[in-house]
Amino acid sequence: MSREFFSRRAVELAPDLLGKVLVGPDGRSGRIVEVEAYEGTDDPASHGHRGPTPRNRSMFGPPGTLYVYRSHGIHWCVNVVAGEQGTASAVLVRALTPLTGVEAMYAARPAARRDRDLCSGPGKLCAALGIGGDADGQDLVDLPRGPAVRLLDDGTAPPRRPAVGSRVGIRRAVERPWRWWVPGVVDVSRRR
DNA sequence: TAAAAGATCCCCT
DNA sequence: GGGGATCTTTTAT
Repeated sequence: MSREFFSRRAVELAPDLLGKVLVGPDGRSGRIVEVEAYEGTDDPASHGHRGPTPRNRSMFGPPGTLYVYRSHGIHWCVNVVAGEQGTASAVLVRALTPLTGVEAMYAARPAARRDRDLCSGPGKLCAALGIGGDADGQDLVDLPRGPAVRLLDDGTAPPRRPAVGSRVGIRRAVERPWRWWVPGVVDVSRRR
């Protein structure tokens, strides 16, 4: 993936990430089927809207950087940084359909009973792929040596008309329709 | 130094 | 459909 691919607003990058393949450091992978955009300092729901802190500094890095944060003290969530450096815009990856390493995913997620439970949430998919805090700040364009998170384009096009709705689990700027997903794949019945 | 909230998940009824 | 687990980060005092 080129730097240019990530160098645009999060609301433009986000729907284009649908269909891409996210690969964890141990090779387990899944296809992205749900994303949310966070527009940095202009977005009161974004971690970056008040400016840089030790936790969110990766959001302010160059496009194509990973921003991995801990949620509720227990889960990891992964974002792909968009925009220009310093804008703190990013796309949260919310759900995948498992592709490879499914057996290892079950080992990493004992609570999952079916394949669709493995990666059907931002915390779940990080556990399933083995993405944690050590991936925070990693570049997806110039990959580091050794184990790394990767983002692949296997030729699958994003849906022509993805489903659109409001973001999940936020208190502010709830009305912005900045969540996109592949219709019919993700269970959105329990989401506002 | 303290307090509260949080881009969640899972189990229970 | 509801609530508890669990703890880091941030912000206020």
